[in-house]
Amino acid sequence: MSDTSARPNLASTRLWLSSELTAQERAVLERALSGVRTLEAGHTVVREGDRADSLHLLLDGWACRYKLASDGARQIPALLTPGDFCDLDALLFERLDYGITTLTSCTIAVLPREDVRRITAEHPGIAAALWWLMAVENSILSEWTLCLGRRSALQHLGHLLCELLVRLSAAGRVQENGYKLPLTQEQLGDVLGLTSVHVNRTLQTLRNDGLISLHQGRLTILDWPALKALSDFRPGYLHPEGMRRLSEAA
Amino acid sequence: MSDTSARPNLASTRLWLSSELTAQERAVLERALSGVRTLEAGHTVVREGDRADSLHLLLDGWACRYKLASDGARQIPALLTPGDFCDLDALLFERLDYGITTLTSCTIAVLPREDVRRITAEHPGIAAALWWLMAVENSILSEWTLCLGRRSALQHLGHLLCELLVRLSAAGRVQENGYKLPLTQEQLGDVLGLTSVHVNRTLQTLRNDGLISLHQGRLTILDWPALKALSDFRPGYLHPEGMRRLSEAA
DNA sequence: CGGATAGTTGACTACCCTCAAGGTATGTGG
DNA sequence: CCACATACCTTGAGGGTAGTCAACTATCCG
Repeated sequence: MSDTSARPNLASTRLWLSSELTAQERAVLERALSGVRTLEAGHTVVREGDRADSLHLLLDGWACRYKLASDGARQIPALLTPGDFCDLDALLFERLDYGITTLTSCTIAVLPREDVRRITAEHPGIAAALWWLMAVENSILSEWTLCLGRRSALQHLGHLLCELLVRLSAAGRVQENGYKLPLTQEQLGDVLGLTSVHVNRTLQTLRNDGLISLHQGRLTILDWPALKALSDFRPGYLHPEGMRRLSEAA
Repeated sequence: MSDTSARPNLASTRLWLSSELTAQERAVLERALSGVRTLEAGHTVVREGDRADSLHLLLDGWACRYKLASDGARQIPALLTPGDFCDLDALLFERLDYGITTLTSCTIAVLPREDVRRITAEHPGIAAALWWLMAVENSILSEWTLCLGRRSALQHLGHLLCELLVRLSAAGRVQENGYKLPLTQEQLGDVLGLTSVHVNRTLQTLRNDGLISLHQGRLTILDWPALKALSDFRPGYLHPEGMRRLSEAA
């Protein structure tokens, strides 16, 4: 890992967030960055139970929140892609009940918690944007409970691949109906609540049915309508409509 | 269902929320109530996809958020107990991607969305309280993904019963290590991602092992340490510490 | 070439689902 | 008061999805 004091322009990375803020608000947020860290894959950013004294904003790479059961089993309640805040609730809670780890090499901006609190108090538009992001996380988590509780492994995996296409496309990371998917099958299993063995077999079913291809970390959706239908994927829960109206109201 | 224009004192019901607000802030919220509805069990308050023009605050009874898969399977991503907001994200989204239904007869306060927006803009303490509630929901959902993905039916059911004890105790609804649990086994299954048949068998295991008793809708935890251990229940994710410090900072 | 990590495959197991029937409690109407 | 309906709970038999364990392969990299 390396720490730098460089302060990249947030607008240069495509954040979910940035399109919802005025240039002025973006500038305020940029000034709050206390630094940017570059971390290699597999690095633990925050451990469960750590004191929460800063927010982390993922600028590039993949990361995840994870939770551990006492027998060591791992569940990933959130996949983090470029533009996502890793730990919004650090604004409110003293301690986090989940860990954060990188899945690829990542660049992560660090924002001291007290600075962000001051900024949200002074800039209602920014507060609204952060609140909106938290509500979207909530909505995604609800959909994931439906996938975990009531859908088959095949549907669940397909649903995840659909969701990632939509989310990464908002981050400008989709070309030709495909994207880089740098997760191991074990990590996919930790998202889906499956073992890596079963993820492997389920991926093969999707491949054999001509719905996707996955070679060398690049996933392509070959039959979007069929995959959507199979997975019962309805993207409304991602709230792609944005929040422009909301931040005006605030 | 019946609508009344009565405006009960929020302090008279024990809300998670109320202890975190000043008397003044509570009064502001009470003035925002546009009415209180009394609904019988099994009444749908909000349907998936409905326009969100007001917030609902559950004053008494049990309700839930639910989501439907296209094959009709139902998943309950949130159980709502007295003092819970039913649909906090209605503040932000135009439409809800879940439904709300009552599980028992309920009294529900209705707060017009625009009024709440104005109030949160003028009263940062109230905004902070609502934001905090949403973060707790988020935390509960994350824990539920761990239960759904990585724990056995027995652990999951035990975990839910533990969680309800803690939450209901905060709402003043626990006596002698027990509480009224008015859910059918099918509804429990919709929370746990199980069929009612398997919920039945799992309940019997907990009973036979002397961990709980459940007669006529009253659940008693007979061996709290053992149930906690079995279920890997660690209550930190409910953030019982409250938010007093936070609302002062805001 | 050796070692590590990830992906693949096979045989077997088990947890939970499905389908079906029977039991119990409550309420309603004749 | 009894017959009946309804909703919920309980139990049994059988099956399927996903887990476990283990071996093998592929790829990358030093």
